[in-house]
Amino acid sequence: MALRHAVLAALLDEELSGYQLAKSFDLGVANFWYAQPQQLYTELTRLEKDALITGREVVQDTRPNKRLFRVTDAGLAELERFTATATKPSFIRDDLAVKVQAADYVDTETLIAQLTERAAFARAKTDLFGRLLHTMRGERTEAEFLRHGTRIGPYLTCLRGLTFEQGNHDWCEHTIAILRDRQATQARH
Amino acid sequence: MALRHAVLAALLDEELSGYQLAKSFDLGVANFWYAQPQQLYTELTRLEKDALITGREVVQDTRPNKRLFRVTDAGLAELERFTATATKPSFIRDDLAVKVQAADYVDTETLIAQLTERAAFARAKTDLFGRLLHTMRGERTEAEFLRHGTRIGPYLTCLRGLTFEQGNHDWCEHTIAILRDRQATQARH
DNA sequence: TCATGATAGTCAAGAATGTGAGTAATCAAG
DNA sequence: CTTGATTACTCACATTCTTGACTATCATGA
Repeated sequence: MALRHAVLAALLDEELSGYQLAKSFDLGVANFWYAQPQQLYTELTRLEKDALITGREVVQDTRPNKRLFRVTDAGLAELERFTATATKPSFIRDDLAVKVQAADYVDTETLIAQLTERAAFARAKTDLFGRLLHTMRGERTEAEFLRHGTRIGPYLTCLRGLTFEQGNHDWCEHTIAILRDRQATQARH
Repeated sequence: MALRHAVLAALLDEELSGYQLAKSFDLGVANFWYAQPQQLYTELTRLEKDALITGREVVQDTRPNKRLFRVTDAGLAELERFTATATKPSFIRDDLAVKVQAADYVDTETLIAQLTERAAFARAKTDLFGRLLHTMRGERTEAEFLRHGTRIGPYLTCLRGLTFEQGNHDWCEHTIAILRDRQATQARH
């Protein structure tokens, strides 16, 4: 009862195929939810069966045929209903945080390597989100767009994704600095 | 293969019962992972079977007896091994973000109510994390503690939790302001 | 020409997670 | 003296998620 609404929300703006949807979920463009491609195909099938979305076959010459989905009125109503239900607290599951939690018991170099990798990943995402935001607002300033734009939902969630990834990046860099500093301090004894 | 390491990492500092562990996971003190109580009991049983933790029965007069668990050497080795494996990207699943994504299609007042609730929740968590950080560092400054403290893992993850919840709070407030502003703008037509 | 990689999926099995109920004792408040 | 909250769990079912394997076609580069 959770992925369904994420998929519905993602299909509000454009007709997408399962494959395209999978891309955006997998790459984290839909930064408010995480899902694997296979889940999306399954969910799309279910959503169509429940008439919350409709699919249409698009025949392609150079590519395999695909099915594009869009939200139906029933789907919109379902989203409306969902919005009115109690919101569960957001949850994070992060392997890296588990590793940092154990920082004093595990190899520092290994940990720093993981943090470095995550920092780079987070940087890539902030760049991506920055570009996405720019594309969405076009020539307008952010304030202008948010005040008068016709579709601000994706912009707002992308803003959250941006600061989240900035937070990840800064935290990784900070943690690396701390660990390095302690290494240096301890080496002197 | 994921919850197990989170549990191991949480048990590094103190012997805990399943119930205590459940509390800390549920309240988000272990802010790097989210899990329900029942999952933890199951996982503790499994971890003990695999000899990564050991439990001891504590007989209590006024309360039901409990079992306290601590990490074994094999458990430490497992954490070490885990740290060296590739880190999966952190994932977020947030009902509220899904609702905001659909902002232009759902009732604004309903959405604002949810955002207000989340903002309050996030504020409560930042307060909690702030107190936890203070408890951990004691009389020392943060820089002092992070440089010379003996156990900094939980402090570092708590720092991430703090900025994450601050981010949530600010985003909620900002989003509310935007939505209110648009309401006012549109009311004029 | 051969191997990748991208597009566009499907299927099935098994692991992980979530939900709800049930047990049982003590303590504090009304 | 009864209700509700807290401590301390256990069991079982259902749903969800993950993993891996599989099918195709076309485009690109070596």
